[in-house]
Amino acid sequence: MSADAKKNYDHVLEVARDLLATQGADASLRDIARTAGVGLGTLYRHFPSREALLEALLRTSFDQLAIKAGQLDKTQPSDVALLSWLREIVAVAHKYSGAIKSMVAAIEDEGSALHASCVKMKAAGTRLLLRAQKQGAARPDIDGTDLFALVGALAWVADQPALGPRSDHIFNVIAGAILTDQ
Amino acid sequence: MSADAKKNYDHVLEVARDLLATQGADASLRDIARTAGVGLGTLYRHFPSREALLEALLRTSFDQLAIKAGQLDKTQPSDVALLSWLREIVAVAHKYSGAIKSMVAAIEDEGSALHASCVKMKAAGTRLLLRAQKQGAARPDIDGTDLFALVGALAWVADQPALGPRSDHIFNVIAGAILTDQ
DNA sequence: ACCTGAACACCGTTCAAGT
DNA sequence: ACCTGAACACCGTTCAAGT
Repeated sequence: MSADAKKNYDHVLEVARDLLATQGADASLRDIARTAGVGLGTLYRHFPSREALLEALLRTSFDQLAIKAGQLDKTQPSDVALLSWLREIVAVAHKYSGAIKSMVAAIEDEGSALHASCVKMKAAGTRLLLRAQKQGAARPDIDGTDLFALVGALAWVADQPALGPRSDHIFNVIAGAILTDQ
Repeated sequence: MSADAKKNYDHVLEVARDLLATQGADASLRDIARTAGVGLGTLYRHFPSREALLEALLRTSFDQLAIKAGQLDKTQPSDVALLSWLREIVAVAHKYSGAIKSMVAAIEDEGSALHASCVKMKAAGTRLLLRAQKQGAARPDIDGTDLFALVGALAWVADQPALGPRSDHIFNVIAGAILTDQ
């Protein structure tokens, strides 16, 4: 990629981050191209699908979250590690309102540009869940898919303006269902 | 409304029920009018907004559910009543995939055609929750809004094809968080 | 190589014109 | 009264034409 092309790529991504954060993950791609001052074709060549654009935006946060998962796993009690990680992935998903739907769909869609990233996220969560279960800190009858579904549920609640004020409390209720009283 | 107009109204509603159930609550209104064989203006006069159309579709189910709530309240132990009602409202919402978003938004939007229906639903759920809480069957630190948020979360999970297989299990996990062990 | 924007096939919504 | 469908302002997506 030439320096000029890279400049375009970066600028589109910057504008996209802004608009998707402000207007949600279904913001108009036309609008992004327009605001970035590039042709629609340029946006589409750099990001062949909305998922590809989302993936580029989420990659940084996902990578940090993967590292964080490793650190938490080593340094924190298993219940604390699991809850901290849950809180963070819900926040990342909520940053681009509506993105959680694509993330969940990507898990089973190998063709999605988000597939690899989301499978990795899910695996990181599953590891934290497994450790908590081994130590008796988390209920044994849920798996990584269930955990991801609960993340989806929490991110969806956070995305709804009418539920926003209660979403912290809902998080605690569901967190309480994942952890076992010890 | 003339007999001819009523025929149009009913036919549009019938077609809409079919298409929204098949394609989700965001199915094309143009498509509905086209399939029903009426002009777009006719659809819009009978149903001035997508919410109005959804309301007409949901009203029957909502009314039945309100009656059911009353019956359950009188005949069933409070925990059974609450869970049965939860299961049914989640199923009703899931029938028109994506409708739960409008339902949740309508609670705070007095201008929405769905407002009155959804406030009524929420009130019915709150009554069942309150009885369960009085009898110590439900955790005391949640309110009607939290219950509605959890209904939203469950309906959203059920709406996601990738999570569908687990959604019964997720229901049980969250139900377990609402009820107290006795 | 890279970029642009017209073109196509769709939307939701409104409203003049018809019966 | 009631209905129709053109018109408007938007989409997402593709691709010929330009540099």
